[in-house]
Amino acid sequence: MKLQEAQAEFIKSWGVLGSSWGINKAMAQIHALLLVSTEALTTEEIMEELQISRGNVNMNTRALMDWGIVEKELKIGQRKEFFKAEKDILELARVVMIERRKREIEPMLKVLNKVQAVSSDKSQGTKEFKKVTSELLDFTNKANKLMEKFSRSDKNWFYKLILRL
Amino acid sequence: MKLQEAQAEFIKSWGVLGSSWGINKAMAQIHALLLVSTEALTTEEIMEELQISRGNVNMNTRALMDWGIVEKELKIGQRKEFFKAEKDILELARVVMIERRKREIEPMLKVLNKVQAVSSDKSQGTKEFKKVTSELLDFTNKANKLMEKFSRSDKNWFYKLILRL
DNA sequence: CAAAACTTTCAATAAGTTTTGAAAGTACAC
DNA sequence: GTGTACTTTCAAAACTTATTGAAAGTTTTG
Repeated sequence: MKLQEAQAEFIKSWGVLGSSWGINKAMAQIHALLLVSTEALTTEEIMEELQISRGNVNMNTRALMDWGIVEKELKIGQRKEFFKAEKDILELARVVMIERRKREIEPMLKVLNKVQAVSSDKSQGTKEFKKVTSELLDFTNKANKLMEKFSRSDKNWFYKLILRL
Repeated sequence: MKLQEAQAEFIKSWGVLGSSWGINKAMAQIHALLLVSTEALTTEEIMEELQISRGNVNMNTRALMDWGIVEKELKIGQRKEFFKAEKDILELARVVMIERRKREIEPMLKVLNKVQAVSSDKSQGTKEFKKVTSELLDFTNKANKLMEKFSRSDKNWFYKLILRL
């Protein structure tokens, strides 16, 4: 397999995968492209490579920068902005985990905490509701702590954890 | 907060949350409704409660059954089918993890393994590509093992792990 | 300062996804 | 077998989300 093919395959698949976990195709593909390219790329180059519009590149490079996994780079003597991706995979994983925690866990905790305030009568329905939602809250809190720990710990914590299991 | 309100809040929010992690609103809301209801419910009751069509209920109860978190229940003397949700939260988490692993991790491993077959020339591009994709593969393999372990272990493994950290 | 080189915005459009509801299918009761 | 009580399917419609591209904005250069 040639490098060109392998890169194309990787970028294309990253786009599909991205969609399956809530990241749009363009955003995922831009990220994949930057991840495997040696040099930082301009908007023009990304447009050309992925065959997408200027506006699309602009919106999604911004989103990637908001996530903190892509940066702008300026080259002296050139007005164009160049984009490059964070290439340390553990750092990338850390950021993705932080974002997913923000999107998935935090709103869940908010809701579960809120509905704990249901008034305590003796009905079967109330008992059941409290039981289910508080177990869910308990579990979610634990998952949250685990993710927090991962995203705060040093680079090798995760690998050491895996070894221990 | 009254039980009715709390349930409505929970169901509504579950729908929103679901969408943010790739489960459609109806599927998430049906699940939430079954999760907090004492009795198994019929298609009619779900339609009524969530104000959605028969077809929608049918498609999504089926999807939930495919995931293994909702079951059909037949009551003797009644032809209607009743639906009820798995209420053990750890069991639920286990199933969700299995599904996410299937949807998110497995296709990623497939792609990463495939592109490892890039031909080894000495170019900077090839070196870079191999480095990034093999690190990604390594990390993904480890995450995969962790999830597998979680979904195979006994009910308390996760809680014990959290305690140890 | 004005023109050039670029980036950003946003309304319109396209693409993708979910939902509906009527029609077709199935199984039970008599 | 026929009627009835249900479940399932699926094409069309509604809704949601992503993408385009032209116009507006910004910064640099001479």
